[in-house]
Amino acid sequence: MYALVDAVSYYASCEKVFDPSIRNKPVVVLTNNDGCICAVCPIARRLGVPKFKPYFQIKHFLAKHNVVIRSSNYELYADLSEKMMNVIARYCDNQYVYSIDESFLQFKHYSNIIDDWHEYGHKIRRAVWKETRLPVGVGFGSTPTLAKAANHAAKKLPGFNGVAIVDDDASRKEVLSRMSVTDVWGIGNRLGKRLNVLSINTGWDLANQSAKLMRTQFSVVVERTVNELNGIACLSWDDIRRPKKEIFSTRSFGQRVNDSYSLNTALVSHGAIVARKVRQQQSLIKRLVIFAASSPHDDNYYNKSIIHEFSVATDNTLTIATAISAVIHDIYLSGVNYYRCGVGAIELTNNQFMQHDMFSASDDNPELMHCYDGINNRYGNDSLKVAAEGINEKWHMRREFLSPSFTSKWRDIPKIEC
DNA sequence: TCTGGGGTCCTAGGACCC
DNA sequence: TCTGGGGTCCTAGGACCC
Repeated sequence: MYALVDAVSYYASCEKVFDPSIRNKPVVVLTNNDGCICAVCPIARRLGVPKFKPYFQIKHFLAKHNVVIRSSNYELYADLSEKMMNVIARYCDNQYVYSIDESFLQFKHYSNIIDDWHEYGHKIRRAVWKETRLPVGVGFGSTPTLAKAANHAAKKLPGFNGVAIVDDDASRKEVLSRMSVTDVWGIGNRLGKRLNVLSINTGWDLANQSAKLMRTQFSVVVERTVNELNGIACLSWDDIRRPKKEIFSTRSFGQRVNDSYSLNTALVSHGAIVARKVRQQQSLIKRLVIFAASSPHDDNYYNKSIIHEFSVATDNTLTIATAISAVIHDIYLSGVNYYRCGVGAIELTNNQFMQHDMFSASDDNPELMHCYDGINNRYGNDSLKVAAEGINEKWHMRREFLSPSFTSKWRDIPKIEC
């Protein structure tokens, strides 16, 4: 049995944790640079606020309905995520944190211990709410895709109240026939439209297709989804937890950048983020892509990328920073108003099997990076930086509606007045 | 006045080589 | 004179997710 536990409009719910005065109000959270709407709380959803629309296009509508607007406060969301995941982990010995607000649980040999999955799901919900004030939905299913579907039902379909179980034919039919096919994990808008043409409109319609036929008409991914919807597991626990094949850090600037120094500081900062994530999943970077671009909405769209190959795969932030700084003059073109830039590790290797270079000494220093990560984990990721990342760079993102740093700054810690 | 997210994976097609 | 295969690497773009 699998379970998927995830939060209801996570970012918006996080904003409500330390500010009870907005709990009963419509709340939306904006993406980086306050560009688009990326989280809509249930109250705002009922007003008809769409997800992923550019903020400036919907500004007036939000003002008219007194919607509370917040910029993304990632430090807060990351801290609350850790708390939430720790609570959930107590309920299963096999947890995989899939994203900032989702975790899969695999229950092996639990059938003797748990006789009422429904009650168990509510136990998890109550504990998370009590300890973090975050609302979560819990979906149980015999395959990961069914657990996802059950989670959808738990949160979105009337009558489920936060917990759903899909483990037999009756519950499969009940849940899948009430789900649009695009609510199935792995079926997006494009595939949805093509499936609709074939009169496949609900999850149940899709489950009743021939998997083989779906493969020839669409892809191996759709074939797998059909099987999963029928209780035939295709995604193993190892598939879900597989290390990433690529790791990127990219961002648009708070204000346009047109000098090479600023561009370099931004790129080195992205390099540091990528390196940190790579160390977390115990990989090493063999090849790195470094890119910078103007906006695709500009008249003369400019986009330049360079691939750097390390002779010895590395996870060392200093080595990566040096490599980036060495190519900045091939990336930078005077006169371009840069809109975004980024760095991506596009070829990764396992750090257990490091291939050394016979002809050059390795400058990797695992102890240094271990110490560096230790300090940043303890005091926040900005505590220790490479000098080339710069200090207080003007390109940092716009966050006009930022909530206080309730969990990471002494001055912002909530006060209780008696 | 201007404003348009970020991450991951996959594939088609072009360039190049033998 | 004309036509032919298969591999690798790279890039751009599509698709999906949140």
